[in-house]
Amino acid sequence: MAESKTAMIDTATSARSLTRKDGVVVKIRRWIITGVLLPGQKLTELDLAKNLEVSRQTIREALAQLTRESLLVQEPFKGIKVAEPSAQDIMDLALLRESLDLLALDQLLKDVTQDSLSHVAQAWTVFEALENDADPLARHQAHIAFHHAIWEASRSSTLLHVAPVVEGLMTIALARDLQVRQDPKREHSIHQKYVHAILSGDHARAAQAIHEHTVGSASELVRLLG
Amino acid sequence: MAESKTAMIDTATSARSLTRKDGVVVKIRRWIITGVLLPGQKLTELDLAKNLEVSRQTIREALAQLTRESLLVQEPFKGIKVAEPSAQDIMDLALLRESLDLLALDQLLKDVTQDSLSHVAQAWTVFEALENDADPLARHQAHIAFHHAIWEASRSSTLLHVAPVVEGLMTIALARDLQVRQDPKREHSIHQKYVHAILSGDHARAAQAIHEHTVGSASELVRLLG
DNA sequence: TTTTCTCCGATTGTCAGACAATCTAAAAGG
DNA sequence: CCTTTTAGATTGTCTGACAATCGGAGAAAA
Repeated sequence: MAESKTAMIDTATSARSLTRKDGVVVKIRRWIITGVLLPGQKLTELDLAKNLEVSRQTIREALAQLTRESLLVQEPFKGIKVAEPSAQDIMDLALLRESLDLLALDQLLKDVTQDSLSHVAQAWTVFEALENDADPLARHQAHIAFHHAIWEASRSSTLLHVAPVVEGLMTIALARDLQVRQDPKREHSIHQKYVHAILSGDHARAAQAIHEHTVGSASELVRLLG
Repeated sequence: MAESKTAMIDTATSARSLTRKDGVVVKIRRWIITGVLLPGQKLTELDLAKNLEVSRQTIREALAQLTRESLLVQEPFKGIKVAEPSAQDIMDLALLRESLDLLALDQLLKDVTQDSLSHVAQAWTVFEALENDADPLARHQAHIAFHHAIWEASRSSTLLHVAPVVEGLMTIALARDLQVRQDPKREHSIHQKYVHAILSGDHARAAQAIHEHTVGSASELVRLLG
């Protein structure tokens, strides 16, 4: 049934992941992003273990990780289901992201001597390249990666500690957005304004762009869903 | 050797925890706070399983959770060790907390119609009661619980998602502080200013108190350690 | 009929022992 | 002294099992 265990790890994910658990995490996350798994849906360990051809133990570790990332919700002995954020939650997330992006911005503009800005510029070109990709999964990952790059460039270690949770919340919030797709040109313009403001060192304009990008987009999304 | 498995759960922790894994998490966290486990120390699953009298699987799940909380650091196949934050990390954490506390403050003062403020007031009385407790563990937990209560009162769901990570970072940063204990009166005064500013609804004064409490205390701590 | 209670199946939490994959450090060789 | 090999230790994963708990289907009572 299972030819070689090591071989399976390699083929488990497009990007090679070190451990099997990570492969499972990537797959389930992908299912949530692409709408194969919908918010509120219940997951049972045995089913997943059978489908993904991995032991229950490994499934449990993967589910635990996804729960930390707020993609899943768990109640002891009751089970695990895909998170279903409310409109309130989405607006909350926007405010949190605004705070954190502003923090990153402060750090970024603090030492322009570093090559942090070129890091951002490079991330932007990668994002532009994938932004209109046919695969919605690729687009989503590019989006997340772009914002992650900005946090990275800010050289704030704690932001990176918090990143998995925030990115998980973004993922689950935007999963619906992939169906109810909003204007891609507007998306592009917003991000472009953001990057240009950062690169030009204009703090006020960057702050404005951040607000538009987080709170603005979130209320737009809520409007579409409500 | 193990009389009754259910009985062991009850006695595993002072506060009853639903699952065994949670009991282990509490114990290890306690060891880190009290300095039984020092930053950088390596942990092996088999040792812990033997000492805590639970299976390796349970230990692994507990360690995974503590790793998410940034109390531990893991490298695949290499092992797990207690995190050792640098001075830079501690200052970073202070800035992050300042951002998040300001966010909570905004939310708190937005709707004073709610009984959020009484929630804060109550948390404050609890904190004051435990603040001078003989047990350093109790003091630390009271400190964390106090700040958690403020975030709770802000009714921001996302803050609560992020809380475990931030509180983990606080715990590991303050673990040393329990040894290099700084002025408890100063601690009290800072927190008191904070609470009074919140309850009086004075945004500017609260923001000032937050800054003192996070950035101020952090640089003080760094000075003591460096 | 509606309500409450009891029981059973399904699922999660935990255990034990085993093997494969990988890292670490000591021994062997140049 | 430095590289290479090898053996031991530790982590990652599997299989199979049992205990603890939840949820719902009937049975009993009102």
